Amino acid sequence: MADKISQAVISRLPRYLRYLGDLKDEGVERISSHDLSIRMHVTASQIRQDFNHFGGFGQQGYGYNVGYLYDEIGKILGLDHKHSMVIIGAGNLGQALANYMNFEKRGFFVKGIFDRNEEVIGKKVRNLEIQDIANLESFITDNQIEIAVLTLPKAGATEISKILVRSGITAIWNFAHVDLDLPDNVIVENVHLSESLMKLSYKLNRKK
Amino acid sequence: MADKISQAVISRLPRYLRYLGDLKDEGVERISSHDLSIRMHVTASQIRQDFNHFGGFGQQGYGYNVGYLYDEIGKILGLDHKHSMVIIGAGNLGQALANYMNFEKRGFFVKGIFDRNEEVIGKKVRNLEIQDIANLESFITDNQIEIAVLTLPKAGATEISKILVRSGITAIWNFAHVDLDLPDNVIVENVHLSESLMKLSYKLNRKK
DNA sequence: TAGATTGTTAATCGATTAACAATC
DNA sequence: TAGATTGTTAATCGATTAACAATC
Repeated sequence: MADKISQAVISRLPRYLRYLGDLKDEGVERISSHDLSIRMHVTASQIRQDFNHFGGFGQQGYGYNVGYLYDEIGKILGLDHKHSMVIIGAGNLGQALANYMNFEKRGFFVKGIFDRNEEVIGKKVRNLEIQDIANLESFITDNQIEIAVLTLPKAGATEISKILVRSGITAIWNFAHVDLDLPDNVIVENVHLSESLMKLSYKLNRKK
Repeated sequence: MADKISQAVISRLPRYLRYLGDLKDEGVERISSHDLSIRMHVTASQIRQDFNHFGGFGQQGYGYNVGYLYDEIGKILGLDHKHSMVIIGAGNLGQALANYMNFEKRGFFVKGIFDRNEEVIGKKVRNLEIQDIANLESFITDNQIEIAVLTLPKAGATEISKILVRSGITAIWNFAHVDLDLPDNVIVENVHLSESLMKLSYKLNRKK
């Protein structure tokens, strides 16, 4: 188990977690792959295959224990640890993410927010003062930041990514509309909003 | 051509468009699938297969004309038309999207922004006054809005989606962390930020 | 024990890559 | 014409679904 798990499987894990969380809230203690498959509109076979990539979480004749499965998937997703982040780019999107409380519930803490624009430096977002991007490198090392959130225009993003690599960042959550060129040991996860909107637009176009 | 094009192909189109735009900006007039494959870190075979789903855009012995291909992919993605949107939920994320100028460049115009919270109704975001969500239904019909952007908590999202369906909305860009249950003729595109962050966290966990 | 449901192997389906004939 | 590169068919690879033996 846990050898080479496909991107497709990983992408489904957060959705499983969400449905299991809902089931927990409803007070459901156990569920079969079949019943879950009906709720989630996927096949029971896929559910069992997916879970078995990580070991046997179920029990024959019984199904899966909701609470246990929820916890196990949470662990697989690393939600049993705290993660520290910095946000780089204190524009609307950066501030929106800084203010989004739900990340903290999952263990993701915003420790700093940075911008290069002097006009916003010093202003407060939530409980954090926007810092000069010049302090970024030392801040990351001193505070052992794992994740950098890039919410700035593409030109800046490419430039900053070099600083991030130098400062030993582990992962980048990239909202800039550019493919960052990073060493293999730095993890990237892209959120390209305009690409998502274009996909919507494609389907819209298709319809007619 | 254009029969049943897989989700995988569609997801790649916006990225092609981006690279072609960059090439145009660099003044490159033509490119072969081979050269493009090197830039984009994909196979030339995939590029040719992808484009040929929509008809022959290239020419043997020459390659692809950058400007022409850019325009054609733009058309496939529906970027040759204007699209009107409303944003529902004037929180940080909703405001960030309302302020994001780049969507307009692609033809996506925010015509209205709505919230149920009385404290924010009447406030201005960019050039738009936040409206009471009670006006939503008539606004959509009167202004022939195509796309509704859902940037509100999950409970509200499910509720509002019913109003949207009733008002004849065509597409929903859903940022709420919930799977909306909609009729087949309503298009949905989900952006689940917390799921993206969990994927990042998985990879982080994996590394250790 | 009998019934239910998993874990897992085998079959199918779809997507990606390779190869090459068509053609500019 | 010769060279380059597409469009397209065939081969491979991987992911999903089906089937069923193991077992709680």
